[in-house]
Amino acid sequence: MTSTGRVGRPPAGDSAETRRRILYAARIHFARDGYRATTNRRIADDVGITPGAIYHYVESKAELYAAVYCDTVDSVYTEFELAVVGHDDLLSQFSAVLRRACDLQTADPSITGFIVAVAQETQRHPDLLALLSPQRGRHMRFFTGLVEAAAQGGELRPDIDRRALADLLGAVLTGLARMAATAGDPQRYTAAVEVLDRFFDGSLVTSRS
Amino acid sequence: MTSTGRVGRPPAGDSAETRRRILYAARIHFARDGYRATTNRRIADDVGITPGAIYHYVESKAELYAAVYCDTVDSVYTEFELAVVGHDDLLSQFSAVLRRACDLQTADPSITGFIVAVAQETQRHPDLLALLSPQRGRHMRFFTGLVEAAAQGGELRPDIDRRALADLLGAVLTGLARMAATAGDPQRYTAAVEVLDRFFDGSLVTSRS
Amino acid sequence: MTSTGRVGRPPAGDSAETRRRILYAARIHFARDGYRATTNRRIADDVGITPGAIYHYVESKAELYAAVYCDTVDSVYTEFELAVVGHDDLLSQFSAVLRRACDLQTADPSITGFIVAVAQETQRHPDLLALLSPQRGRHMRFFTGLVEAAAQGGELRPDIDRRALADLLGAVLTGLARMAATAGDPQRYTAAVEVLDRFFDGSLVTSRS
Amino acid sequence: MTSTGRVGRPPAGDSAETRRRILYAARIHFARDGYRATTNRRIADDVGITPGAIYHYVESKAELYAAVYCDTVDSVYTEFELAVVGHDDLLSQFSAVLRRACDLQTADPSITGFIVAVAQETQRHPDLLALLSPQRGRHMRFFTGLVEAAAQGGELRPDIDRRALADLLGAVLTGLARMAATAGDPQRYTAAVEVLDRFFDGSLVTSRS
DNA sequence: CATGAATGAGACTTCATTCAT
DNA sequence: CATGAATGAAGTCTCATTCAT
Repeated sequence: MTSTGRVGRPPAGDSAETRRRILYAARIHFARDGYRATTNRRIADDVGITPGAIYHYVESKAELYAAVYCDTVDSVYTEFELAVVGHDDLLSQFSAVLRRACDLQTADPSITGFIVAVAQETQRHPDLLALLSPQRGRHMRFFTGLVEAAAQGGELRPDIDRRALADLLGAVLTGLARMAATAGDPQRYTAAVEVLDRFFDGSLVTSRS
Repeated sequence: MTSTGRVGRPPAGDSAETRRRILYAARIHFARDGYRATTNRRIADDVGITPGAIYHYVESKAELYAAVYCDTVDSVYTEFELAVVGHDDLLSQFSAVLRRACDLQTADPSITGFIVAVAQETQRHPDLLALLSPQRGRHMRFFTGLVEAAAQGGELRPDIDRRALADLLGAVLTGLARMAATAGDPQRYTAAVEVLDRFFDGSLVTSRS
Repeated sequence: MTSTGRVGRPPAGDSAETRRRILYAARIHFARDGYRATTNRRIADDVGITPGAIYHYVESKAELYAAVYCDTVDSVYTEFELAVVGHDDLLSQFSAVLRRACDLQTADPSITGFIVAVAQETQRHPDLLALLSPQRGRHMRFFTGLVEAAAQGGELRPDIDRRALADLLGAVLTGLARMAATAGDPQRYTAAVEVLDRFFDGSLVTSRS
Repeated sequence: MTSTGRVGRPPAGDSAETRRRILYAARIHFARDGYRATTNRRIADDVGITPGAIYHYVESKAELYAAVYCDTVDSVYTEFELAVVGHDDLLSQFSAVLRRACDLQTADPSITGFIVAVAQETQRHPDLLALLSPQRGRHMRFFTGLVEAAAQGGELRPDIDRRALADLLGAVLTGLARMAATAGDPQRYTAAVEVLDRFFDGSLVTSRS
């Protein structure tokens, strides 16, 4: 179910497992140290192999990054899409997404850590861009999708700049995730999301005339 | 090679001016490419000097980063402090800050780009931490200050987690700035802030029963 | 450039052999040019590799020095300890040591050249000190040992400053080795030792009234 | 009296003094850190000028070394020549030289420290050799002179290798000075010389049959 | 499938030296 | 006479990548 989508029998049952461990270790380091500062050696050390062996599984460091990206983006936005099911207004959908992001953050901080860094890394290392094409834009597509649905459901005033709203939602999610990552404490993400929820339901400020 | 290759003092080297240009070029590269991927050579090329000449102005690359940091943090938060003057509820203060951040972003994207990356860079390169101490925490202090003032003004429900609220505000600002930086289009920052304002004044959604 | 420029593992790289050749080349350069003036490039050129390859065998230039030190000190003082066996008065022991040092000097001038420079190098580059600890002091221990044995054998007047005597013996050995090294002619070491022997047995001066 | 031998009125009384201070600071650093590790900046700092200013007094670092060399060698061997006056056998002359070296060592360790390093430095940096020619060989000439005189006075057995004897005497002096320099304690030089004197007068060992 | 020796490009940094001022 | 900005060469070290084994 969670397979990477490759078909056929894996050579010895070990090869696919090694590949998975490489991607996992890579994500942790990419998320924490960034693309440039992550060395093949450290990834290899985590996996228990030598740096050269990585090249049996990917063709280059950039491709490794791309492979991690595909895996991670796919699972994250799939989670998000599941999270919004059953919520029918935009705010509660967004709130559900934030909450799901909390869970992911708690389960494995490298997931959100990696995702929120992607945009910056691709800007910093343009050679990564080409390799990320298959999944690129999924972030924006997801939030644009939410906003479009809300607009078509008559939820939004018609003069609202819909791309700007999607940008805003994405930025809030990203900002919170980064805050939690740099604070090194997932709890603060959760706490901030709770405050945001109270803002949504009007119980944050004492009165607004 | 790009110059005449002559050695010795150039005709009219204005030291303070050169230092300023180094810090400026450095901020642009640090903001766009990150600490690690920014090379002394590229900064020097921008300024029109050789990499070694940078060491007349700072003692190391890390100290260069620190110098840029001090300059930039100081000017940004001074701007923010000026921006909130005359606004007396938290939301309008926050809105004013976002708007001032828009201006900064438009005037020179490297300012906000640098600031929002600081937290991550210090995590990735812990040796930077020691050099940043003088100004460290100014970000949190600023937002904590706003929230505390609102709390003491009776604006907030007393059971609100104040640190979480400060985190939230900071995260929204950071998230928007990063979005704009990676989009490469300051307009999107402005547009998103406008949407947020409409959310604050209730004119975003058609109705909330 | 000197080679084919190909990359990858060479046909028959014998790791232990390469390490040995690195240490050997390093000793020659350290002995002749000193720690500072010895460059990784020159060592690598001698071995037929590139400077970076040295870092497969040692972690830094300082550690390379330390590795050479351990190897060399160990073999030299082991030789000296063997040389004194069977001689039972201090002078003849010392003479035997000098003669053994002649042999070493003739066989490979870099051995004694390196050893006599160690004390100065560690003074000039204090960061080397920490790395040399395992073997440090072996020089003094050796001569102190000889002197103590002579003292306990009743060979020395009791009012003799034993540390000063050990210093003297060490200084004579060192001075001779250095003289030979800078003269570039091991023969002169041998000749000087012969003169010293004649001094010991009284056949140097015609008479002393 | 102690002038550097330049004739004519010094420009302002200050220039010659500055030059002297440069040479003095240079000797200290050359003696302690070696030629390579001594930087113009450190010398300049000691003198209270900037590195560039050194080039008003010497044409290059190598020439600075040469200038220090001339000054120092001249004064040292002049001292030695004065020291032997009045002693008429080789051993007591040598002993007098050693004692005078003690005094110099105590008065200013950089004097002997510099001298004993010269031979090695010239080997390590052959470009220095050409600049040292005027005074080169004065070391050997001094000891050769002593030995020749002793030989002609009938003091030595005729079959003694006179160059080897001169080498030996020089090596002992050099070895002792270096020992003291690396020990960082001039006292040990003095103590070792005293032991050597006792060896000369036969009061070191209890008996020699 | 994996190792590990090796390369080559490039990073930060140091420093003797030059020269307009 | 002195400063100090700047150069350019060189040094140590890192790292993605290759390839014989």
